[in-house]
Amino acid sequence: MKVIIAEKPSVGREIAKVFGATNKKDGYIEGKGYTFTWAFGHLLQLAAPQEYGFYGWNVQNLPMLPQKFKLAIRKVKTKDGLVDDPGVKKQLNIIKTLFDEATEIIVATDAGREGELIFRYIYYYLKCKKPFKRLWISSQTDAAIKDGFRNLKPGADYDSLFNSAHCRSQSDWLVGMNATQALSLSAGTRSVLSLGRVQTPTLAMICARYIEHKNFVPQNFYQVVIQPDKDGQAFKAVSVTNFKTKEEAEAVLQLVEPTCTIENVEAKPRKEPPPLLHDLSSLQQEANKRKGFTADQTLTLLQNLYENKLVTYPRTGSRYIGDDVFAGVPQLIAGFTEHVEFGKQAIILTSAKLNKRSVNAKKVTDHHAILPTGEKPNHLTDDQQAIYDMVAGRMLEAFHADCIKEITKITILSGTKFLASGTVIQTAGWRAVFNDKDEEKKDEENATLPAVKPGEILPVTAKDILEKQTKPKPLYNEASLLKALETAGKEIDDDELRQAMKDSGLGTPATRAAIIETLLKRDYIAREKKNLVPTSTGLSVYNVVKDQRISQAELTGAWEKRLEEIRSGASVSAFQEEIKVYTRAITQELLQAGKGMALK
DNA sequence: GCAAGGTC
Repeated sequence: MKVIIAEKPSVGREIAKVFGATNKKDGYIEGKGYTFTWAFGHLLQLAAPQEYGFYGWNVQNLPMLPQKFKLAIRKVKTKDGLVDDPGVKKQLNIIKTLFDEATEIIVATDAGREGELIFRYIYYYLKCKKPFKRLWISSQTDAAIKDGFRNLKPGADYDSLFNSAHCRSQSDWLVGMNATQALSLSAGTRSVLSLGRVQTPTLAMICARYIEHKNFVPQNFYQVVIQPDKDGQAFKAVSVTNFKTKEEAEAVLQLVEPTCTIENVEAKPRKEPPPLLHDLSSLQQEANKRKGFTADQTLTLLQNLYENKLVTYPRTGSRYIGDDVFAGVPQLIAGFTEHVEFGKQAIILTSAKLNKRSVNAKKVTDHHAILPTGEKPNHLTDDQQAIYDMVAGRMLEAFHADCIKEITKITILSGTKFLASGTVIQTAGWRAVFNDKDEEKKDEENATLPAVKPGEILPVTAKDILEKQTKPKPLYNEASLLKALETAGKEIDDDELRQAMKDSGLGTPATRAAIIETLLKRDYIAREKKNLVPTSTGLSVYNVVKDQRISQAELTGAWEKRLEEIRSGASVSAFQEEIKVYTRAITQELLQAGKGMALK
């Protein structure tokens, strides 16, 4: 019997379906001489410190450097503390029974570093010795699965990938556990002051932005505004020059004449392509902007829709689909012609040529962009419906035509030079789906401008001075923080480190919401209206670590670079030794630094 | 009491 193991039930069932296996059992499916089973993500984790004899939180134990790491069943919090997750334990037993009967295992966990780790941790924990082969596919359509099974790889081909994954896991444990205990113990607080490769740079970003925002000194500046009139249609034009003082602006205001002369008219059409399909992060950002949902709420709602088979896999980092999935899009769109809000646009799209901007198989990673499945939803809560509509609406937008705008700029002379600008949407294209108002318009932006010609002279019907202030960068909110985590590392000076991080950023789509929740739980940050601001505890921790590597995105860049080298065959022990050295150093440093912390 | 990673 061959056993196929997937990362999660949805994939296991999908593969079983392709094989035509239908005999559903508890935790697996049988048929056609195969058995299909699955994990629930990571079933196993590196064991807690006490499993290596490091009892309590004690300076004597630091740094904790286990000789050999152990694996433990994933834990769940109960009133009696942490216990083995019963669902995980059960599934692990099912997998063990199946592996014991197997002649061969086929590894069908997600095609990536963590997918490899999920399987290997199970395999080694169960002390399994059966031969295994690897299914390596980047799309879960029938054709891709069949093709993948015709091209199964030897399991050992992915040993180096496992090595890099194992190093990632151990390194996070070593640095995170030791740094956390070192700081908590030296600060002498009863509470946990956690630190980690991802959470600490995230905290640092929030704190740095907050401090910059608070210390920002706004500068006043002044502009002169006039209102020319063309046959009864008045519009606004603003001085090209900004003035530092009100006096300068007033002097120029005096120069404005009763009439003005049109100097130049420039009208340019601009094509605005539709947005890409949603990945998890972009959807979390949009839901935060539109509905004020937190990243965590959006993920929960989306997971719920996914479990009800209404949307495709949610924790994706890709905003593209392959041609195979695209083939099913017209039918999906046709399913929305009755939709209250955007049925009309769905009807338009059924007879239009679809925009293929979001279609690119090369940019599909483990999972493709989020789409509705075509199943009809019923009895959704308002919040679920809102998220579902964002997924469906985005699909309609993404395959819609460009929005065509005309951008007009008129330069005008009257004592000084003025500029009037206006934007007119000529063809709404994808913008018709949600019909949202444009991003906040400046007061002096004109909706439409009258037709004028160079040389034309118009009366000036009003003039005034605008008093303005330079603005600081806004505080982070969940949407802008998620974006910043995604793009973290883009500004690293070192070319190689920047390159190593370019496709990842900080954290992963699946973990970013949890990282924000951790910072909230530690009382490092708080929600203030829609913003995320540091607490006094958060600022104190930031002050201790801000100049250390653990608070910089570069640390992830450096690790990613070394992990990639390991994946292509470099020495594992050399990196492990570096991590030990670093762990010793940061532990020592924090044992000292925490003493000076000013905590209430 | 602690990391980051995956998922129900």
